[in-house]
Amino acid sequence: MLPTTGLPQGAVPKLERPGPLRDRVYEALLELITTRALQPGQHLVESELAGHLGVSRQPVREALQRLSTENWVDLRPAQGAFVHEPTEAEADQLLTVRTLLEAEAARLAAAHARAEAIIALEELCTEGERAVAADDVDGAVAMNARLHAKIMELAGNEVLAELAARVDRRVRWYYTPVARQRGQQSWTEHRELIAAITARDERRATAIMRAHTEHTRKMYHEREK
Amino acid sequence: MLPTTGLPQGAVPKLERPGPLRDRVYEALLELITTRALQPGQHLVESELAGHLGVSRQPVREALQRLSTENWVDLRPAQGAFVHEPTEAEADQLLTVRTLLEAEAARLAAAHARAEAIIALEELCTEGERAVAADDVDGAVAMNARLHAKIMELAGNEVLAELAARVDRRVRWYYTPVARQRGQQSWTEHRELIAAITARDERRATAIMRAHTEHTRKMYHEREK
DNA sequence: GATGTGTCTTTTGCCTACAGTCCACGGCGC
DNA sequence: GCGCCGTGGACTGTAGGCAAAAGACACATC
Repeated sequence: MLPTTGLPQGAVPKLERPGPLRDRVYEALLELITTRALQPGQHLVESELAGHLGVSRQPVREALQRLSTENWVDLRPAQGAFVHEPTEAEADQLLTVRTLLEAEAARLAAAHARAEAIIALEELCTEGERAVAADDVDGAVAMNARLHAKIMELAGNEVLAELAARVDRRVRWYYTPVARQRGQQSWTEHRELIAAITARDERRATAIMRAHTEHTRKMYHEREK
Repeated sequence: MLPTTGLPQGAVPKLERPGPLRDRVYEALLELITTRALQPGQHLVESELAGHLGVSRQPVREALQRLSTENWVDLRPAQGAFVHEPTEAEADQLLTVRTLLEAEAARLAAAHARAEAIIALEELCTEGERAVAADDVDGAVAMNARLHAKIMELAGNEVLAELAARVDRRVRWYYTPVARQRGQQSWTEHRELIAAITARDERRATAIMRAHTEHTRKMYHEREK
């Protein structure tokens, strides 16, 4: 166990490495897009972004490529990158897929969940409810994301998790205005879901998760009017 | 209808545009990977590939980035790209997701399908059976892909289609040896599936598609022994 | 003989530079 | 005045080049 140095485990502060520049650019741009700082349809000029971020065009290009494969930007050949414009139809389809993935995750979680995992879920749920009670909207949204992530983790399917993470992030982008509104009801549904998982009731877990995400869809369409 | 030029429709050979170089490199590499010309775990050196393809390193880099987002290669920082090594667990998870996506597609197709679409499906099915009868394995595999693609098209969910296409391609990579074996049974299942879609029976279509892809999983595991 | 160290090579990460392409604007003919 | 063509600017696509990091190997040391 490398005892030769005699240094305690945490003595070396791990020498924080900034990581590849392209990844940081990617995250920066994604942040700018999701926060609406870069608006849908906007033309993203490589040299501009590069100058603004203090890097060269190359990392920016690579970040844009990646963003385009995940449909955050549309990359028209010889014309550049444009922030993707959400469509009504697309939002709907995306939500359908999300429902599908989350429901399957719930089913798998119900099939595999152990006692300690369920305790963790309930803790997350409690914290979420506390955030709602305190009118901490950002906190509630964050806890919601963590709860869903935990369920996905319990499902134990990494491929599914990766897909769901991507879809989820985009859904959140489309539905940010909506997500903030439905605080209260969402968490009572979460309780039911955890109960179903605890009971190992796969069918009920699936059904609840389906209904849960479908509610989001309804709220979106009601808001349209 | 633009009669000013007086040229017949097909006179201009569409001015074949090669398209961005990175895309062609991407497709070339993907082809090399799926055909096992580049073996799993192999270290892909940018300058080598660039020289071999007759282009500079930049398009190769961009292609590799894209391949890495789709998990065809693993991109270790400061170390380069390595062809992804399939795992037993991963193959299983991937197939689970595929089952999920295809089953949903079948359900949606059953919900939306029109008469003319069903005719198209049956034609594809007939052609597939003919290929099997003629021992045309490659043809049968191709028709299989087209049939599934058609069903996905009928589902009318582009987001779902895109995801399924990616998952499918990787599944095919993992399961190529298997796919060639199960010719006959596969097509009788297809017939049943079309029947269910024709009858607008969403539940039956889902169930059949589930069973259909699950059979693939079984064959894979039997082959292991 | 085993271990640690220094150097050397290879390969990536990033930057800069040049060529090709598309769009917009203005002039020209009708 | 209206439409078409040519020209200019801006941006992307691609290439080449340099510095830094990671791995390999030989050598010195214990």
